[in-house]
Amino acid sequence: MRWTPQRRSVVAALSGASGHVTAAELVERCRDQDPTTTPSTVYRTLDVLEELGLVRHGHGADGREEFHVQPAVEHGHLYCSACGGRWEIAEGQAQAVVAAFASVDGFEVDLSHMTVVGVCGACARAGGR
Amino acid sequence: MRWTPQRRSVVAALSGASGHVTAAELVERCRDQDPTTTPSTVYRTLDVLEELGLVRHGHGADGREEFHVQPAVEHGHLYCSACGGRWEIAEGQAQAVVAAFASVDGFEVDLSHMTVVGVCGACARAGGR
DNA sequence: GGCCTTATTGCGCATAGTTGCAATAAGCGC
DNA sequence: GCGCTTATTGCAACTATGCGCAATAAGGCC
Ligand SMILES: [Mn+2]
Ligand SMILES: [Mn+2]
Ligand SMILES: [Zn+2]
Ligand SMILES: [Zn+2]
Repeated sequence: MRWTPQRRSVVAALSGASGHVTAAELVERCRDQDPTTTPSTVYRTLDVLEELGLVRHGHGADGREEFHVQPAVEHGHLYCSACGGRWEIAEGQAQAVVAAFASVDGFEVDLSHMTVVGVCGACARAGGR
Repeated sequence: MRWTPQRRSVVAALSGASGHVTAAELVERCRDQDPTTTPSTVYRTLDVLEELGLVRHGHGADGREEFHVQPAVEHGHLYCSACGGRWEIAEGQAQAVVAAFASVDGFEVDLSHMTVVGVCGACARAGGR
């Protein structure tokens, strides 16, 4: 495994990003530093970083991959299709969900890769429907 | 709303497809019938069909959209990242999950849009790890 | 410091999906 | 059946992402 300048660049861009970033955004961030950045290299670097466990990815409400540096607690994401809001899935719910799937056939849910879309409480009450 | 030959084509391709199909697959199926099929038209048609409630889409383990003709029971999908297996989420788990989210802030989960990835019981037991 | 192996890069090309816009044609009224 | 309005289509250009392959350069060895 080689520590190349382009990998350094991606790691820097990642740590400089709070929360979640899509690969395309990362390409941009890297380009801000080094305009010669190549997309394929960034995509491939993200793959290795994930194999190394340094980052994890989930999917936005639209299915697009979103990366985030490995956080303290593994967590999934919740998206409101009405207001566009997004939240991390709380420990409590996460446990309930994991348990629900584990109970049936021993299915082990990959929490950090879990994306749940729906309508948040606020929108549900407001929008009626 | 106009009933055009290209929309008829997409609907035909959809009904001829059992289970789930990705938009790209649908484009292929349409082309088998009518080689002049244009991708953008298929994609746009899928959008209107979904607005009409004739189809719904979820996302595969990789985030790609997958369509299926509106089934009797709304359901999400479960994917095993180890063996590639896929299942519909059973009523029981679905209820547990919906309840888990509803309980906290009244979040209303869109079940048919729910994708859960992880390791199935069989793979978990087999692969250890 | 130079050499050598081979992991990585950059590139060109490919696929999936989106969007603006001008040309086309449903379907309604007569 | 004939126009007319305007929903749809086809196309071209574009974004996001992936892949094969030859050229390049990390980093271990002496
Ligand atoms: Mn979706
Ligand atoms: Mn994924
Ligand atoms: Zn909301
Ligand atoms: Zn499995």
